[in-house]
Amino acid sequence: MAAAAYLDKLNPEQRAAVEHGAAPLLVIAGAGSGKTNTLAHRVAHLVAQGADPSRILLLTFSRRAAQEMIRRVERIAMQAFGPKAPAVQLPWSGTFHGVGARLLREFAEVVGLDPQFTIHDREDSADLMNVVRHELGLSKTEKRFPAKGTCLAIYSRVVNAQVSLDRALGDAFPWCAGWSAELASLFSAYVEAKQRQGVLDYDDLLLYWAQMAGEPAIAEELGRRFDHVLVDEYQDTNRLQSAILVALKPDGRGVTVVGDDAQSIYSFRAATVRNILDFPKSFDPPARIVTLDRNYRSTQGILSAANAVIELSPERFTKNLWTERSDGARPRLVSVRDESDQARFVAEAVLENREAGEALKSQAVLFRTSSHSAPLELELTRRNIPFVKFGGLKFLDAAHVKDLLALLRFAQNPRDRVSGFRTLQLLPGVGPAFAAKALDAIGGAPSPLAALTGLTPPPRAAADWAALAEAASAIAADAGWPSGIAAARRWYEPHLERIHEDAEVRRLDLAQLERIAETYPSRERFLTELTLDPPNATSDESGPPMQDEDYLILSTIHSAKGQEWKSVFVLNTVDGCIPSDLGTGTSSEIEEERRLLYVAMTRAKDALSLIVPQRFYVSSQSARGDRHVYAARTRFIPTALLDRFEAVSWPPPQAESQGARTPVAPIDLQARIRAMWG
DNA sequence: TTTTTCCTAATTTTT
DNA sequence: TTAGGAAAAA
Repeated sequence: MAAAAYLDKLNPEQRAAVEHGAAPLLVIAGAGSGKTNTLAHRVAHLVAQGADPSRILLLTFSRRAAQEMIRRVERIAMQAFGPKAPAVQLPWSGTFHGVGARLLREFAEVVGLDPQFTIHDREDSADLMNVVRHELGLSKTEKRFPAKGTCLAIYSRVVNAQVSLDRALGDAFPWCAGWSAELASLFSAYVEAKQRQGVLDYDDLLLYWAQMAGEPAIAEELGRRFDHVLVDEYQDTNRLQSAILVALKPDGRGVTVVGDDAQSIYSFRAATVRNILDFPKSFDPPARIVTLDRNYRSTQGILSAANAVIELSPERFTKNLWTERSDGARPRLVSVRDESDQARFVAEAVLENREAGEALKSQAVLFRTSSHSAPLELELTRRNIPFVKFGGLKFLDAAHVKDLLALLRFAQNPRDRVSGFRTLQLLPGVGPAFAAKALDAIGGAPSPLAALTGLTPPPRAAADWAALAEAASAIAADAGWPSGIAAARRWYEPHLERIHEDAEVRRLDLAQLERIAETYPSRERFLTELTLDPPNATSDESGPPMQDEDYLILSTIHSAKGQEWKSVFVLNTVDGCIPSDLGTGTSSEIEEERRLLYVAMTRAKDALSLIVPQRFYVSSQSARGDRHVYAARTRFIPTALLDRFEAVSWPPPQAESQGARTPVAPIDLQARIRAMWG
């Protein structure tokens, strides 16, 4: 049929995946095998065949991936329907968490939730966990009770992996196993606190959704609402997410999942590779499997090195990738002296590439841990090379941004104690004790914000108190959306100057936040989506690069998932970083680290450099300390694999001899300077 | 009693 | 860069 010309560029396997009917389908898509493209074609193809785009549920791993998918679907649809056809809208595309939040707001009344519920990010949840922990007296136990973050991680694992507390402790937190009983009561109190305050955390968005979908009456309606459900990155979903999928479509009709078990790197989020492996046989007849193993991204040199790395994994399921791009050099294994040489090497190599016509944007530097890029960031800033960093410290983690958002959230939901607590303590003279008392007092009032005005604050806070109550009420009244954030900013301004030395820089962040806020239709949407999809650019010294400017990409390997660049540099390819010291307990953790390196390597199209610093400074020491350790090349590239790489030393030896100083007798400059005054 | 200040220790990966 | 505890100050 000539009408399907837009499918001509696909290879037979891709085409099979695209044209597959409504029976359940599993696409095993190796790195760079055109996975996104295939999924986008499938969506466009479904629409071309008459599917209603508003009845397609497209679940992606990140919002960024969702946008990319929408863009591609539009482009393909344009090819298929001609430029005059109306653009295809996919209103139900997003992350599991984002879609969950939307459905829960819609069904809030039915399932007994306050539709104004606020969503706590990880930090907020940890704070609330901490409050409960204190209340139960667990902060003063004889032996040290797990810290708030650990408690939350344990709780999260129980929920997401759908296992008992003891099982979760045994699997992932053996050192906390002795606290089982206390943790159980802590979690029960934590759940009560959330419900009292009208607050949901990340896990609740999935948990309530799953529970809701388990109710036959609602399940029926939810299932009927979507003709097709497509899930991307299925290897990184957890048990709770697969339970949701099954609840939506018990017979698997219209379900497509896509993933690659060799790229599963989120088990710390309770993702399990079993989801993708067990998918086919959870239906009768079993789901069809289509495997995409032709790689369109990388050169053969890069690919055979990456294949060799993953091949050493004792547990593998997918086939080796192959490519027709036979050209291209082997990836480089670059030895440098230490981390600062590593930074210099990357900066110079990046500039060299740019001289050769490769835009900064098509180059990326990847690393295991956010902090690994610190020396490089310094070097780039020094050389005025613009960059954007993904992963790690978020814009929203900055204290001043959190302050402003706390007020907005408090205004939206005065029962949200974490936000209220933070907001009230911004006033000089108000500390934890009075803040708690005030929140208790207004909590029971029919109109909590009005009750705020009636309270008698501590004398020092009297003047500021009225202003706060007024600002909160004004924001709650919500006279047209962006006005709320402006009011919040006006209120916060004097506090910003008082609290922070560097108020000027922070003010810019807040202005930026306001600009971001203006792009959302309402306060509630702004707060929800900001929590679920935080902007990752911080406006640090280098300034936020403009959209059309060129900048280098810095990213954690986790955040690099699904992306590709012409040149890729991987920092700290040494034992202790990849695999991380912290994650080398069990063999399954090691295997995940191996996959992580594999993911990093397969991001590269034309050139790949793995950098191996020989020497590492020990991080916890005084600024001028010289304690260091000698690092070994990562265990994932044993000697037997070295022939897949080109070994390089930097700086090159001959350059060093040219630049070497002629030896001179030491000169005592300090004595000379002293002599100037003597 | 409550708040503020100062010191020290510790920092994976993300929705 | 901040989280948390202890001591000082209000």
